Amino acid sequence: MNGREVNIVLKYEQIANDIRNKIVNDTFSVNSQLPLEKEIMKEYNVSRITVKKAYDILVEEGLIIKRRGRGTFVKDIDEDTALLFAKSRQFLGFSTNMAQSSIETKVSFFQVELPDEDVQKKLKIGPNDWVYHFIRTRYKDGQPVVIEYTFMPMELIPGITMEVLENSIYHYVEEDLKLKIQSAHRIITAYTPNEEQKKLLKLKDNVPVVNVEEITFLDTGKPFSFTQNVHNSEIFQYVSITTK
Amino acid sequence: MNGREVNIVLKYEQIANDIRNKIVNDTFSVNSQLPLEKEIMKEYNVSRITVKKAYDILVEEGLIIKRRGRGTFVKDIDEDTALLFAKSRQFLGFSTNMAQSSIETKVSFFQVELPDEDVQKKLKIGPNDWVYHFIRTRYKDGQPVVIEYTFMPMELIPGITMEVLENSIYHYVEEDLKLKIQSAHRIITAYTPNEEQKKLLKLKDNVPVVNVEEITFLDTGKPFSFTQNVHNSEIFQYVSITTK
DNA sequence: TAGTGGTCTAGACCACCGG
DNA sequence: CGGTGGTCTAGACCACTAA
Repeated sequence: MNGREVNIVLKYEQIANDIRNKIVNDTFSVNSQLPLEKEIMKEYNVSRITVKKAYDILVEEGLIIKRRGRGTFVKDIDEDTALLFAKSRQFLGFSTNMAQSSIETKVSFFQVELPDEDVQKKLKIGPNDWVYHFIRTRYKDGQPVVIEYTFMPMELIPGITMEVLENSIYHYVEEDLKLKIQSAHRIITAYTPNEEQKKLLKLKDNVPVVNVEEITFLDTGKPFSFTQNVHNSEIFQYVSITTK
Repeated sequence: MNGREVNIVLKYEQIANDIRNKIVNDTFSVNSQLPLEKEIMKEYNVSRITVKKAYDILVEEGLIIKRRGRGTFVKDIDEDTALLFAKSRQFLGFSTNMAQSSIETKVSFFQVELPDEDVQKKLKIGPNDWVYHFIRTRYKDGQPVVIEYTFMPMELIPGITMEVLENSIYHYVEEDLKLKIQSAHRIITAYTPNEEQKKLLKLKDNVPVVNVEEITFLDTGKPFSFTQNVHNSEIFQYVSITTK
């Protein structure tokens, strides 16, 4: 047996999942040394490069560090923080991300229009390419959390309806249109909300908003969504890890 | 000849650099197909996995996309944006990051103290482990840009002086102490500045600040710095890429 | 069906670390 | 010096795409 991907779960994913669980469960505790690559090779009966790839995933997630000549170790952070950051690596839609709690969506604006210059530039389309333009407010447990101002090219993502908007666009794009979402570019800024935003998000006086500008790409390399996500800064944080 | 790392520049880095340059220079233009892995193998006389690793770097940087069964393509974004995001992947100190312009640093507070509970938790130290505590304001072209409130464990990073603070701590840690900085965990939030911050950053009324809380780790896995970076939101943006 | 990138193996030399 | 992870090779089978 040589070929891979026979199982849906890849070997390096399986190993990474196992070890991530053991770190979160404290089976491998903070600062402790993890099994050598050689040991994992034997335990899972895989080659060394496969072990390396599994460990590299956890390095990217900020959970572990590797030192040449020494070994691999659990990073010195508490489990809560570890989990927070590990989760942040996962690429999820905004509704999917909060699976547990009750999520509601109100669509306050929805039309098809021609794009202005900024939208043309961000979505890489021409002035005569129609776009959906819609505004949604998301509620978690009855409280407004974020306003989303979105543009999507009609040609690339046809068939958007109110029903789609009230549920998950990501689900529609991936499951119904069978397209693959590949990456997102984000620019985070902050500013004072205008009156409408203040009202929609039920903000107290002097509470700013965090603006997450997001361009989302399909696996074709084409941008399919340009969104300004305006968050209540009192209940929002953006989490990020950088590795050298 | 088989071994690697003989040259300081690794093969996959060299290939990634070449191709990145050609994308930025428009030799490989937006949406165009890049050479097949097979072709790069011949051109550079390397194995396929090495080519794959080089291309994967550019995928992480958000510059290109790969499609099984099709090939590898330049992402459909303008060169300016591409460069902005590619740069954001690079791990640099804040002074290093703005190499071109004139950077000034004013140290307004500097003492050694015992850490409170939050600092203990973030730096993973005990209540009796002394820490440096200092506050710096950074100026770019004469304008205040960011206030940094930093705690560093004395035991890990000895010998901090005013002179070090007025220059680059990163440089001191890496070049003088010969320690290696490996990763940073960041949490981005926003809020209304207090009077002192407003004054230090010369903020107009109703301009919020962006707070980047940053814990920086050595290659030993130990946190060596806990900083709150308070930015003027009118001139600051945080850039981030997520890949599935 | 031909050709792409994705995963995986077995084996090699290397740089770095500690005793 | 022995042992670690880092890089790299040559070769294999696989899933997916397009014609």
